[in-house]
This record gives sequence, structure tokens and C-alpha cells, in this order.
Amino acid sequence: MSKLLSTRPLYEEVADQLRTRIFAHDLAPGAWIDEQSLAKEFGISRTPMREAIKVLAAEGLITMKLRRGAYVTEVNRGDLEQIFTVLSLLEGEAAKEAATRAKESDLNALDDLHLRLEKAAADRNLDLFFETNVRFHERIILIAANPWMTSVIDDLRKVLKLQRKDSLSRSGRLQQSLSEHREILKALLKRDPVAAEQAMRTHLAHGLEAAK
Amino acid sequence: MSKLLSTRPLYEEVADQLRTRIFAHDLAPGAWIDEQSLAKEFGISRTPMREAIKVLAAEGLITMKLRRGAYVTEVNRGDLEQIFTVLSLLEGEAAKEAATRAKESDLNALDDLHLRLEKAAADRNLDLFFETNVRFHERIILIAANPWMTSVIDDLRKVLKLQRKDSLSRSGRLQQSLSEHREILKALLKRDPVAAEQAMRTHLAHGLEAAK
DNA sequence: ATACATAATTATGAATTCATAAATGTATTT
DNA sequence: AAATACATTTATGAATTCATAATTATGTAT
Repeated sequence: MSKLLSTRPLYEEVADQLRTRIFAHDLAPGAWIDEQSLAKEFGISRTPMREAIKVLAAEGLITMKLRRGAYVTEVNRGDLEQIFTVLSLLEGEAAKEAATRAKESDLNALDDLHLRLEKAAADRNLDLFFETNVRFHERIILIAANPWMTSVIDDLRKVLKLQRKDSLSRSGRLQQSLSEHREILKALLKRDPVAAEQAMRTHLAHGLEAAK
Repeated sequence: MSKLLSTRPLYEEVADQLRTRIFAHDLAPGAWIDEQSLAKEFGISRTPMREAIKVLAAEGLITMKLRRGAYVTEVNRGDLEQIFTVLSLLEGEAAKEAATRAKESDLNALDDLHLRLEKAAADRNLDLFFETNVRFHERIILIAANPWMTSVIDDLRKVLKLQRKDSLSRSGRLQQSLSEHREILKALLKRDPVAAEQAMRTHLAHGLEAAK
């Protein structure tokens, strides 16, 4: 593959595609990453494939075993608890920061996103709900304006995505998630940092319960 | 370099050595990483060197520029603030957890480490003080027993190490750091989670002030 | 001398090749 | 038939080679 007009390195492109496959459980947790056949399938050499694999390994999505290749990381219940502990701390802090830093336009955007969330829930459109939910959280994190915190959160959320996202389909969980979001939004609109942090922490603590 | 009996991949070994050089400012922030001459110097090919560079890039120590190679990351005042914000949250939580989880042996070890810290301070042995300080923090994080949190903290601390560690040599800072450690230890010995968390947060907040 | 265009050099990104550890398969012996 | 030794295959780790973008150097015109 002699990519002529590439704007970014090949291994990044490949890393994206691998991530997608992993999240889709096309490559399921525990599965062996056959770098040879994957490279052939992508029409590239092993070199950028191996570089991409190392990127995902650094993110925690892939685990390397010496002389035995790469495997999709398996997360157990304990891992989930630990990750949620960290996430609720960080996203709680992000919400707290956001409460004071948010501009009017930010608050409007959040309001709008929440509206879409309510709509998606009413329509029982799970995919849309999930996607909007992610955007709601991302927006808050963006407002907090701490790139280092953002990158940590992003990495941990990626690992969470290894798990199937059937949590919201649980009976009642969708409505509860919605009302928790309402709390977060309310606190932000009131520009109440303490309440925002508390609401976000509660929300993520329940997220753990939902995630099996 | 035909490493015959290697117990770990070459790129990891190389990553360690690169890290050492970066922390020693042998490769200073902003410096270009000449992968070609470094590989030659290490007596290896460019392949494992490039893999090592990607590992450090994932850790945030190195920044990649498309078609322009790799550069040692430069952190500014804003980055430091942001990183300390995250660190004080996480290490605060670690201290809180440690207060309840610590076994007698853990508390003894911490007590011992603190004693060595006092000794190093009395002897004006900055290097030893610094090293013992690191071990004290690491021990608390270990007791918290959250590997995901640990790895995040480790990565952020690595980035902090890009900065010169002259903070403690500032007049009075050493004594203050010592008394803050005393507070942390006291809270842990009393098994008071709230106080431990508070003491650790305060300590790290002052760390920022010290770090220029 | 300065500015611009072109040529030569250099370094990166990627493919290919090579060496060896691990896994698999076969045969021989008991 | 089971077990062990040996051979074959396969995949990883690493070196080498190749192509091209970016940089530097050279030359020419104004």
C-alpha cells in the first residue's frame, strides 16, 4: 500500500480500524491478534500493523505476551470497579470545573444535548441515546479544559468499551440514567460546582452497577 | 544485536534507556530524537528504536510530528497545573483507600520510610530525600490496590519528571514537605480516610507551587 | 548581494527479508 | 497405545532495503 497523499501516518489509521473491530467484538476480549493475516487483509505490511498494535497496547486495549503475540485485553469485574472509581473521580472533577467555567454557549449546547437525550429515550432509540450520552459527557469534559485529564478519561473509557454496552437496555436503567443526567444539567445550569460534582459521581457509581 | 537469551522485548529495554536519558535531560524537552543515530549508538536497528519511541509517545514523554520525527515533550506552566490537579485527585483517593486497607505491615513500612525521610532531610541528602519521597508515595498507591489508578499516576508522574527536580532545594520547601508527610502518615496511622485524603491533596497542591 | 528555482542530501514511513523461538506434526521405540 | 525424540511449520522479533517527503545546498538571474 503506497499511500501517496496521506495526511497522517498509516499506523494511526490502522489503530483506528483495530479499535473499531475490538469495540464491535469482531476481535473479542481474549482473542489473539493475528498480525500477519490482519496486515494482509488491510493490504499493508506487518510494520505499521505492529506499530498500531503497540499503540493499542499502551491504551490498555491489547495485552502483549513475549514471543506469543498480542491479545485483546480481558477486563473482569474487579477491573471495572477500579476503572469506575477513577472515572467518577475525574469526571466528577470535570463537572465541578465545568460548573464555573462554562460559557452561555456551553450551557446551551448541553441543554440541547440533553433534549436530544430525552427524545432518544422517548423513541426507545438505544443507539442514538448511547451516542448522545457520550457527547454529553465529552462536552462537559471539554469545558473543564484540562487536556491531560481528558486524555486519561478517554483512555479509561476506551477500556470500558471492551465490555458490551447492554447496560442501558436493562429495565429501568435508561430512565434512571436520564434522571441522573437531569441532575447534572441542573447543577451546571445553576453553576453549582459541588452539586455538579456530586451528581456526576453518583451517575458514574450507578454506571458500574449497570455494567454487569 | 542478536540478543539470544532475552527475557523481554528489545524495544522495552530501549524505552527504559530513552526514559533515563530524557529524565537526565540528556535529551532535553523540545529536543529532536534522532532515531537513526540513537539506533546506531545503541547498536540496534531502527525498528525496535521506533517501537520504543512509540511507547514513550503513548506515555506523553515524546511528541510525534508527521514526517518530522519525534521530539521530547515540552510542558508549560499550564500543563503542570493540569497534571497536578489530576494527580492530587488520584493520590488523594489512594491515600483515602490506604487508610482503610492498610495492614499493620504496611503501616510499619510507611513509618519506616518516613523515618528515613526525616533522616535524609536532617543530613541534607537531597537525592536520598527525593528517592525516599518517591517510595513513600509509591507505597501508599500500592496499598490502595487499584492497578488502573496506579498506571495513570505512574504515567503522569513520568511527565512531571520531564521538569527539573529542583523544587525541593528551594529554601524551606524541604521542611514543609516533611511536615506535610507527617500529616499524611498521622492520618493513615489513625486510619482516618478523610484526613488522609485531605493531607495528600494539600501536599500535592503545594507540590505545584514548588515545581516552579 | 539577494531572491528564486533546481539539484542533492537526509530522514521518515513502509515493505521486505532474515533469524529464531514456539507450536505442531511425525516417526520410532517401548 | 503411549511416550519420547526428532523434524517441520509457523509466527514473532529484528535487521535491512526501498520510496518519498522534507530539508539543505547549489546555481542562476535580477
